[in-house]
Amino acid sequence: MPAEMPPRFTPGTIESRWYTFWNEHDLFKAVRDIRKKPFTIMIPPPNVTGALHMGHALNNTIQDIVARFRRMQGYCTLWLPGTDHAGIATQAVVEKKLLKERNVTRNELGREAFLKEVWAWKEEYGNRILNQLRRLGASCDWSRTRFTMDEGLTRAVRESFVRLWEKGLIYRGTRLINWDCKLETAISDDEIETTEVRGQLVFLKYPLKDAPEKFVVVATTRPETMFGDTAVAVNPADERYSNLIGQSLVLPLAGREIPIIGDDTVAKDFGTGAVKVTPAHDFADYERGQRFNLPMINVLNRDGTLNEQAGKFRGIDRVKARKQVVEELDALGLVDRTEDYTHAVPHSDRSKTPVEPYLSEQWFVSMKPLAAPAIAAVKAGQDGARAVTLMPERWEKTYLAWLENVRDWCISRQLWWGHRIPVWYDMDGNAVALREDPTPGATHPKSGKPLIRQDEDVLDTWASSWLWPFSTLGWPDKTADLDYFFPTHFLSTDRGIIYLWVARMVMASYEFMGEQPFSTVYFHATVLDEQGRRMSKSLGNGIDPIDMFDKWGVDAVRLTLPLLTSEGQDIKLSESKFEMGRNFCNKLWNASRFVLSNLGDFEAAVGKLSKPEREALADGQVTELEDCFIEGRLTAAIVDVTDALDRYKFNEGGQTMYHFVWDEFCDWYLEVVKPRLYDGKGGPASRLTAQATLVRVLDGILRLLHPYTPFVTEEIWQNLRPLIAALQGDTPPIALAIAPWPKAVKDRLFPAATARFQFMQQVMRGVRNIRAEHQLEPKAQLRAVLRAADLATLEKLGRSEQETIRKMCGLASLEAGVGAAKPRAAATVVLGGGSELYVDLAGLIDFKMELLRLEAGRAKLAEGVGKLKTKLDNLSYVERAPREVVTRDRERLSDLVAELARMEKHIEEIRPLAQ
RNA sequence: GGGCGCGUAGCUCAACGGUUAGAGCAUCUGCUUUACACGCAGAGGGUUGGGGGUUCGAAUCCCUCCGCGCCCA
Repeated sequence: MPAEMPPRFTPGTIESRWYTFWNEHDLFKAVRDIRKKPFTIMIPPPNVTGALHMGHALNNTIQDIVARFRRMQGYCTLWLPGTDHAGIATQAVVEKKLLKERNVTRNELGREAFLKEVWAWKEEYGNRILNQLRRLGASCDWSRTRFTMDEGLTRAVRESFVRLWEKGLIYRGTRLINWDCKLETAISDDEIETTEVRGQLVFLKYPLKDAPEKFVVVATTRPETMFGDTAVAVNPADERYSNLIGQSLVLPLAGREIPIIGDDTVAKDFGTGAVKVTPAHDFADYERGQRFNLPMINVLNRDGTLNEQAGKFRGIDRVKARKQVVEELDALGLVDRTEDYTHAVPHSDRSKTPVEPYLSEQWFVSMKPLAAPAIAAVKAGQDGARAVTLMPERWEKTYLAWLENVRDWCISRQLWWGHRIPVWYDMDGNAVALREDPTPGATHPKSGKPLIRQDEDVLDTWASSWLWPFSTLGWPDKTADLDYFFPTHFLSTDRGIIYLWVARMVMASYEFMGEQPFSTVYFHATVLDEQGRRMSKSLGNGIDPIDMFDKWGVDAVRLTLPLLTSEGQDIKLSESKFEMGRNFCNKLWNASRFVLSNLGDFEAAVGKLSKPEREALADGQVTELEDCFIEGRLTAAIVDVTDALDRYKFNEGGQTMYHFVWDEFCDWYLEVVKPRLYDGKGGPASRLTAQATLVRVLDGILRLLHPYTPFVTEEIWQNLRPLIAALQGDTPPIALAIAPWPKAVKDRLFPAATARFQFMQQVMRGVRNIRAEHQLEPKAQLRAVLRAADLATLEKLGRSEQETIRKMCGLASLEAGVGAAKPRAAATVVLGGGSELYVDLAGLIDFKMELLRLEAGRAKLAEGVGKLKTKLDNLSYVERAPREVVTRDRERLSDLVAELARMEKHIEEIRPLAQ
C-alpha cells in the first residue's frame, strides 16, 4: 500500500494536484479528429460578475459528468467555457466601485474612459467564476474560453443584427417597456424580481361629466399615474356600471375628459370593478389602450420623477408624489377610502428599485417569423424524431406556449457596457445598420446624406448570448470548428431562462445556421434550502459551494447533488446532506486502501507467469464463486450506468454505483475474499486470481465513478495503474480522465454463479439474524446445520463457500446435507426453495424468544399466503392477467404454503422447549 | 384567473399498471472483527393527503376535495 494513503480520505491536496495534471497534459483540449465522433457542450455562460452558487455547482457537475463520460467513450469531446458580459450588472458594479473609490460618476468620466475602466475590471475580476469552475473539476477546453464581448463574438452580434435588419426584422418604435429609473435604462424580464410589498389601495372618485355630483370610484396602488389616465374601464357584464359605458368622466386635478369603456377583461370583483386605464404606465392598460385606441400619456421622466403632465407635481419623484397626490385629492373630497394592501411589485434585480412600465423609443426584433422553426424543432415529426428534445419533456409545453404567443423583443439598453447598436443616422435621422463602421464622409445609402452619428444605445446581453452555440465556434466565419462541432449535443441549464435564452438560441440557430443549436436540453433541478425556499442573497439562506468543497471535498459535493434528485425534481438542500457523498468517498478510499495493501506482491507474481497464463488472468477467466459473482455484478453495473448516462439519468447512475460499491463490492466481495489474501485459503493460485479480480473490478469501479467523483478516482487509479499495466502487459493511458469507458461483455454476467452466491448470502444472513435476535455472545462458536432441499441446492455451496460461511459467521461447524438432521434444541431459519438452516442453541437461549421469533415469521408468511390466495381465487384475475404473472404468483404461493407448513412444524417442535 | 408540478417511513426522496412499496439520514440492539466508527452486523418503522372511479390488479391512470410550490397573466 502506498504510504501516502491515510485511513481517512483527505480531499484537499489531491484536487488541485490532479486538476493541474489534467491541464498540463491538455486532456480536456478538443482536437478535431475526423475518425472520432464529436460531442459538444456549450456552457451556459455565467455573468462575468458572478460567483459560483449551488445552482451553478449542480449544473456544471451535470455537464462535467456528461463531458467526462463521452470523453471516456471515445468521443472528441468539447466542453466550451466562457462568460457573458452582463451589461447592466457589470456596469453597475463598476459604477459603484468608481463612486466609492474615486467619487466619480460615469457621466463625469465620459463613455470612452468609463469603458476602459470596465475592461480593466473585467481583466482583474472577471475570471473568478471560471476559476471556481476549475475548482469544481470542470473538464472544459480552456483554450477555447469565450467572452461575449470578444472581438469574434462582437462581429457575430453585428452580423446577426445587420442580417435581421436587411430582412426587415428589426425596427425602432415607441413602446411600453420595463424601465429602471435608477439606472435609467430599459431592462429585460430576466432582470426583474417580483417582491411582495405592503402598500395601499387607494379608492379615487372620478366625477361624471354630466352629473358631477356622481362618481365612479376606481382603486389603484399607483395614484400618481392618474395624470396619464385616458379612460376608466368596467366589465360590460357588470350591472353596476353597464349603463355608464360611453359616458365621460372628468379626471381630477388634470381636468381632462376621459371615457368610460366596456372591457370584458376587467375583473368585476377586484376593487370596485372599475379600473383607471393608464396605457403609458401599465402593461395591461397598454394593451387595453391599443384595443380601444386610447391616447397614451407619459407622465414620467427618465429618472422616475413626474413630468409636466403632472402640473404642480412636476419634478417630484413618483414615490413621494404618490402621497402628495392622495393628500391633494383628499382635500378635494375625492378619496373614497384607503385600504392596506399587499401586492407583488416588480423590482429591478440590479438597482433594487421598483420598475416602471415606461413609454419610450426602443429597438425591437420581430419575433413571429423567427418563432416558427423553433416551434417545429421540438415537435415530433412523422418518424417520432425531433430536432431538439427537452428534458423533462413537460417543459415543451412551457416552451411552446411562449413561442406561440411570442412578443417582439426590446433589444436596446440605455447603457454603455455592451455591443453598441450598429446603426448610423444622417442629419435627417434616417437610420442604416452597417457591418463595418462608416469611413469619414460615408453617406446613407438611400438619402445620400452623410452619416453623422451612431446610435447611443447598446444591445441586450441576450442578443449576444442567443448566438453562443455557434458564435463561440467562429461564426460568421465558416470555420473548421463550426463544421465539426456544430450542432452541439447537450445543453444543461436552469428552467428559469427557457424563454430568455433557450428558445432564443433555437430561433437564432435556425435563422443564422439553418439548423438546431443542440439536440438535447436538460433542465436541471432548482436547488432550494431546507425549507424549500429558493436560495437568495436577500434571505441569506444560500449554501456556498466553495465552503462545501472545503468542508466535505469536491467529490463529495459532486456525488451528493445528483444523488439527491431524480430528473426534474427540485432539491431541498442542507449542509449535512453532503455527509452522504463524503462517507461514500471515504468508503471507496478505504476499499482501495485495502485492495492496494494486498497487492504488494502482485507485479512480481504476474511477472512469473507465462504470457498465456497472464492473458487468461487479465481476461477475467475467473473460477472461484465470489470472483464470478463480483465480475457479474460489475458487468451489470456497466450496463446500468452506461444506460443511465446515455439517457441523462444522473441519479440512477449514481445510485447504481453507490449500491454496487458499498453493498456488493465492499460488504460482500471484500469480506469473502479476505481469507484468500490473509490466510492463504486456496493456495497461491487462488490468491493471484483474487488479486487480479480486485485489480479488474476496482479499475472498472473507478472508471464508472470517474464522471461523478473525478479527483478521488484519479488519485486511486494512479496508484492502481502499474498493477493494471502488469496485468494487461501494456501501458494504460496516462490518466483515468482519458481511460476508455468499460464495455460490458455479455457472457460475463454469470447468472448461475450469482444465484449460488446469493444462496450463500441467504444462509449467512440467517445465522447473523439468529445471533442478533437472540443476543448471543458475538464470539460464541455456534454449530449450524444446513438441510438442503435437494442435491442441486446442496451443490450450490461448495467446500470453499462452506468455509466462508463458517469463517464469516463465527461457526464452530457447519454441517450441510440433503438429509441433515435438525438438532434437538435449535433455532430455525426457513429458507426459500425448501431448504432449512438450524443453529444449535442447546443451553444457550431461552426458547420462548425463539418461539416468538418463529411466530412472527409465521405471521408474515401467513399474510403473504392470504394475499396471494385471494388474488388467485379471483377467476377474472386468472383469466385476464398475463400468463407469466399468474404462473409466477402460483409458484410463489406454493413456495409460501410449503414454507408456512414447515414453519408451523418447527413451532410445534420448539413449543416444548419454550415451557 | 390559466398552465405545470408536488403530497409515499420521523426527515429527504425512490419505485416501466403486476413478488410482501424501497434507499439515505434519524431511531433501537449488539460490536475497539488487522480497509473504513465517515465503520460492521442486526432490527423496528407505511391505510402511499382525503373521497370516488377505471381495471383481474392502482402509489402509479381518471375525477374531485384538501394542502404546498413554481411559471404565465
